[in-house]
Amino acid sequence: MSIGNLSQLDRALFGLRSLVINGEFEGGQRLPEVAVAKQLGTSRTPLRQAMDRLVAEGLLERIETGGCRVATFTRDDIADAIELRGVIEGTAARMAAERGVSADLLGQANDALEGIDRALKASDGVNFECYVRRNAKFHALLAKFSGSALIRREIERMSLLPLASPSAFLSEQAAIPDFQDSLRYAQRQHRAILEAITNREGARAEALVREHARLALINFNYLTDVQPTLVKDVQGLALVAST
Amino acid sequence: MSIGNLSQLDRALFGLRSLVINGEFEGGQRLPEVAVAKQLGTSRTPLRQAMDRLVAEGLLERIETGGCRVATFTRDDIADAIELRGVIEGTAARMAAERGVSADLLGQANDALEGIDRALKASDGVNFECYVRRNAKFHALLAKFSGSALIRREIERMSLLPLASPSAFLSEQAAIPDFQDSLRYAQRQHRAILEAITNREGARAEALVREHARLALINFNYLTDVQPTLVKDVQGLALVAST
DNA sequence: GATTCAAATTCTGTATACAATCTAAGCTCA
DNA sequence: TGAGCTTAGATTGTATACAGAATTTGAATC
Repeated sequence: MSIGNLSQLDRALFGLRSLVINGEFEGGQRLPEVAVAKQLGTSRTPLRQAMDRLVAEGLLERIETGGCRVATFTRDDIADAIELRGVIEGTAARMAAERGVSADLLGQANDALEGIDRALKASDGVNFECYVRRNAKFHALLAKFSGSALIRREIERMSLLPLASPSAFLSEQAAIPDFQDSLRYAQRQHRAILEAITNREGARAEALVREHARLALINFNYLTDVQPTLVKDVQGLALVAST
Repeated sequence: MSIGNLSQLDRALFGLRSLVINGEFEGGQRLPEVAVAKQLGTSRTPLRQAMDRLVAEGLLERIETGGCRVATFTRDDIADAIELRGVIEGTAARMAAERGVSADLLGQANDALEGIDRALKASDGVNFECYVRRNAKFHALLAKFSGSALIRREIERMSLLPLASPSAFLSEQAAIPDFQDSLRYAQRQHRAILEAITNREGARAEALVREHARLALINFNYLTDVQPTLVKDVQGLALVAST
């Protein structure tokens, strides 16, 4: 069932997702199952399962007459995906404030934020890799705070969409001073979010998280409009219609 | 590929979903693929695809050691699902208000609401079947109003969850006077929602839709607490832990 | 040169065979 | 009697064969 502790399905899933996100296929063209299966070193059965999953994720779309093609996204699609991720994360934050969060979990979130503080004060500018890791940790905790497995699952789901995850645009802009300012602003929002949850201020927590998510959209626009040379390095951006 | 214009996958999907929702399987027990495939009159291949989809929908869950089991839901799960559906529908309404909706679409929504008015004023109490159809139409239009395919898809997705759809509890309580009052209240909310969207009042539209969704939770509680004799007729309720 | 039709090829949807894994029953031993 | 091991049966994950549908190619006609 497994090669190197990884099922054929997982190999096909990771492999195909990576190929799609990196723009290895022409947008709009059908993915031929036999050829792709051979390319991934597996058979059609697990590949088709993987395709089904990527269709559910929104990365592929079904063709009426059979098979799948790579989905393409407009800038509006990206904006809506980010907005919706913010809305659901915001709901998690509101629920956390309304229902209360254990001191232990709040402590873990605080630890993550202190880690981000340290990353921001590194001697050589910003410790980027550390920032991304702690940021992901904080957002994962936020989802957990809701106390709802359903909410957590849906946030994870939204974050799978290309360019909608909290870390989508954090990898490529490290050296840009404007962007380091943006990170400091994001961290102040993190602090405010945690304070609102701690104080049981549901509406404030929700509004803050929504606004926080919109940073991703700002980064997206900055990247495409001001720094188009970096665009080719961002995973998933190949799927966005170039208009 | 098809029998009666329906693929084997569709047959397996509809058949299995129906079996699960009607509580034909013990919760927590593994679904044996061969037996279920035979029961549905298809082979394992399309059945496994159907199972994958139902896992994505949340109706089934994977077992670590292989296979799937029927998911079980707590009352809190149902409440969270309804709340999240309301949140996403609310976002659709807010976006509709912010971005504007064509007169044609607004007219269609108005038609649906007039249909509900007529259903509520039927000579023999309430024309129930008509109410449900128009209600579903109105909610579908609301999703469309957002102008975002992503939002519409996610609303449809949430409405697939058992007991989270706008029509989940509308089928069984027709004869109860209390419940007919609830329908009239819901219709007043429909009117207010449409008015808010027409007036470009985003925050009002969002809040109204969220509150409107919570009617489903009220109906759910009413059904289980006050009218438990009707419980066995509601699709999907077999999946809710009885505690 | 463009268009339409037909044949051939490619491709998907489905069924099934096989092997690796998991489950459970039965047996042994303390 | 109960716990642990062994083996047999059952079940899943994967590969592949096959049939039918879709697409493309090529030829013939206008």
